[in-house]
Amino acid sequence: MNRPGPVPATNTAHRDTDDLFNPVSLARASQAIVDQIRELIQDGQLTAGERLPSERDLCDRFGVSRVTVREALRILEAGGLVTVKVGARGGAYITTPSSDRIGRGIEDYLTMSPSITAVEVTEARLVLELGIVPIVCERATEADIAGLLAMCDEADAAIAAGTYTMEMSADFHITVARLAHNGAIEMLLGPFHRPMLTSLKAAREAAPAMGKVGVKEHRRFVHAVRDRDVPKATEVMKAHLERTASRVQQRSKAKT
Amino acid sequence: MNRPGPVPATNTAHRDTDDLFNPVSLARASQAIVDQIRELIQDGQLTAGERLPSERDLCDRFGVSRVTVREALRILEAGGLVTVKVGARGGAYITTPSSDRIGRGIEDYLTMSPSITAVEVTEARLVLELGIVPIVCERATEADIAGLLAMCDEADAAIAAGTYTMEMSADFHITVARLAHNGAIEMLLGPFHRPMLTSLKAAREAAPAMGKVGVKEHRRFVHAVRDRDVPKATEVMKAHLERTASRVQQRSKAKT
DNA sequence: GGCGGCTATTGGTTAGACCATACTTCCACC
DNA sequence: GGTGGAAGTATGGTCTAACCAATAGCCGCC
Repeated sequence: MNRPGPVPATNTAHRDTDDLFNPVSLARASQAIVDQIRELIQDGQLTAGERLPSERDLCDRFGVSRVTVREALRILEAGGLVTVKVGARGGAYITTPSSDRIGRGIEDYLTMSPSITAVEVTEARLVLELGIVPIVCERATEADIAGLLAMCDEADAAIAAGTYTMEMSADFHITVARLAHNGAIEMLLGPFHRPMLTSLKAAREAAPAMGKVGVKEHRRFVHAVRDRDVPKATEVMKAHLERTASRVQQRSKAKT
Repeated sequence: MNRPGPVPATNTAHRDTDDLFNPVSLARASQAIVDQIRELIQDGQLTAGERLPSERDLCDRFGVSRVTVREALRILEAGGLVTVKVGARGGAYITTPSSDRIGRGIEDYLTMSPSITAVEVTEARLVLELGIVPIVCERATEADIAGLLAMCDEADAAIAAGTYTMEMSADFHITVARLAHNGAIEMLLGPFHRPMLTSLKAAREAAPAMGKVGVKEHRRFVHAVRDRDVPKATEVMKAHLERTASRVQQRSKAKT
């Protein structure tokens, strides 16, 4: 396990005239380490589950102090490329970036970027959720469909009991997305739901009957999927989502 | 500017029997700082462009050492929430997460996650790029369309000169995505192109005529957009993308 | 044979120091 | 009087050396 070499261009050398015009030494040392390890992962020389040398080891190999190594590890950790465990046999373990962590980044962007409006977010969600309908109709297994119907039953029961929440609706949509059996799509769609939730919870107070209609639409959607009826499923989902979208637009208008 | 308070639960107190059963003190101090600052940003108490206190100041306010503060800043920086500048008037400035940085995360996930196959990536891209066609047809301005046509002209010229590259094709698709005038969609679609490029460059060597056909299809797509003909535009784009998709599938089959 | 404590490994944090960088101010020279 | 450069200063980047905290594994005792 002696892959990483000493970090090259960062030693901020005071080199005077000899060895002329060589290293501009721009980056941070920690960033250079991040780049190096990231590349090793991308090249497959470090694979998921593998353990990096201990921090003190890495210091020697890279020729930097522990502080610098630790900053590099924090960056890699923030990017979801490694996870760090303490204690004996602890250390930095290569992990495949989890969709959760990436989702957090996307979510931050959707929520915090002032150039992104709620309407845009809703629109993007619509593109994704409608786009997967044909795929879901094709790939959903009988068990998948049974699962969705079970969720509808639960939702009905919850409505009867007055305990229906927006989270249950979000769960339904997330589950549908999973039925595309496509990790990339699942990852992209996940982050949309939390911002959507916060934006919709208030709306539900204004229209408490909405949950009931929503669940009815959910069930009709599942039936269309069961029948592998792509146009019908698309139509139902579109109406369902656009009802939501119009609500968001109303709210963002009301705020203005 | 005295918003941040001392970081609470992390001082690993050795409290014996008094103050019983209180603080389990789980997290890392740096993570607690990150959470605190992130929350301030989300609440709008810190807004883009604003400058955090200097590292030494933050040490005092949070009651931790500089190393810890710096690790927190690295994490925030990795998440695109702040950027750090050196020199006088330097420091950590709040930034709105850039789509570039988020895109990098998504790209990492698409590239490195072994559970995501090239076929899935292609499929997700197809969903997005087809989904935006109606929006593009609706929103593209005359100037937008003229710009696309200019790109086609350039591409034709490049093909004649033998200098056409896959990057030019990717540029076309990115530009189309921008015409949806929806930042969320643009952010989601961007990261797909680099993995796609690497996957396609080899393919182009196997079929050098592909560029020519591709540009011809691009132009037909632009014409359909100009005519606001959604079905036609969708059909052209679908054929164009599926030709690409089949190529990726061939390649991933060939590898197996 | 099982259980509890000891020990070694490893990350987490601290303190203080020094260097590199970039903005500011001011002075000297033209 | 204006302009260019030099000194000053604030701030991030890095290093060193040390100690604390958590954990896995071993060893000895019962």
